[in-house]
Amino acid sequence: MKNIEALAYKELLETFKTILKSNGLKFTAQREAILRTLYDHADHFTPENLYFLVKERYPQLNTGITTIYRTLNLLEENKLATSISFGTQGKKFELGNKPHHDHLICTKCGKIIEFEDTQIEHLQQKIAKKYNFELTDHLMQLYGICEECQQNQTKQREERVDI
Amino acid sequence: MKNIEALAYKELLETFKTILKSNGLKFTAQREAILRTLYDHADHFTPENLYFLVKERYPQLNTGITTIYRTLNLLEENKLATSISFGTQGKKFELGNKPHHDHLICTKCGKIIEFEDTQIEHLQQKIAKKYNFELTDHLMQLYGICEECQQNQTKQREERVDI
DNA sequence: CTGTGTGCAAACATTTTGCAAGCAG
DNA sequence: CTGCTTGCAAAATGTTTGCACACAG
Repeated sequence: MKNIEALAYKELLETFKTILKSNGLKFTAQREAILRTLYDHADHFTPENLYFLVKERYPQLNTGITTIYRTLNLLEENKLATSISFGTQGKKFELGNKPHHDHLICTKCGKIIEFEDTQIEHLQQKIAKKYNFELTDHLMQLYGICEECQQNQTKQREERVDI
Repeated sequence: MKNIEALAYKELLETFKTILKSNGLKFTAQREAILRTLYDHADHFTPENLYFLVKERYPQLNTGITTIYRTLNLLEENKLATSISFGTQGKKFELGNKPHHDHLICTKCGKIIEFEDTQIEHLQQKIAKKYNFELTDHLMQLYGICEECQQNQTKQREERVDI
């Protein structure tokens, strides 16, 4: 989905302010610090990750982890962020201003290759529509054995005469 | 169900016993009760759901929730079950004896809809080929907000005007 | 000024672990 | 008999809530 450009911070900030205003909420230094940190790192964060990053970057704000959680939930409710769950290990959040990307994962060596496929994205939208889902995110991971490991496997098989 | 028949219980049970034996583990009444209950309901369960169902059906076993967790993890490790995470709301498990399918997941209420799309499966093969991956498995989960929750959100927003 | 936002500590919900007693093999 | 398995209670983990003070609008 490369058609959509990543939103500039300024736009993002304006969107956020608008959302706050229209919900009777206030724009605070902590909320901006969190948004800014999310934006600059453009990554998947656990609330704890983000907590430490914000603490490091804006120590004078002394932002509590409670505020991190509250702000992340606020952002998610308003579709400025999305999250993916990992069971007991919690959630990871990311800003919702980026195109989707997926992963090919080698189960032997752990190598990860990112890819993008607009056809699949399109089909996903179609499926969501069919079930009247408002799609916010997706997780697609293809597991397999990478080229390199396939070759190593062959070697090992030759060496492993006795099994 | 559809095209591919679900595995018969007997086969499933044999597979389970084999796994137990080959890991030096024991076949117990509780473990069978859990497997059987999962099989008969063919649904997505939280550990708690399953706990009550097993309790209801096999009250004399007095199965603890600890055993439910331990058995579910055992099943998952051995690919007889799969799970989907929901952050604070925990995980949902399903038996892995059904034909391949993917999931649409509502991030508000946790509802899960199963779907199947051969076109996407085909495209995944194509991507794997492009990167010379030998594909063994994949995970595709579409996250979004289901029809019902979209309506509730709208309601809540309307109600929140006067608060 | 009003009422929202904040940090702290305590509460919560889910899952895991330590332990003594119970059973499968 | 041996040692895996169980249920219970307690711990661990990740997240939310109650409260009094702080601060945005």
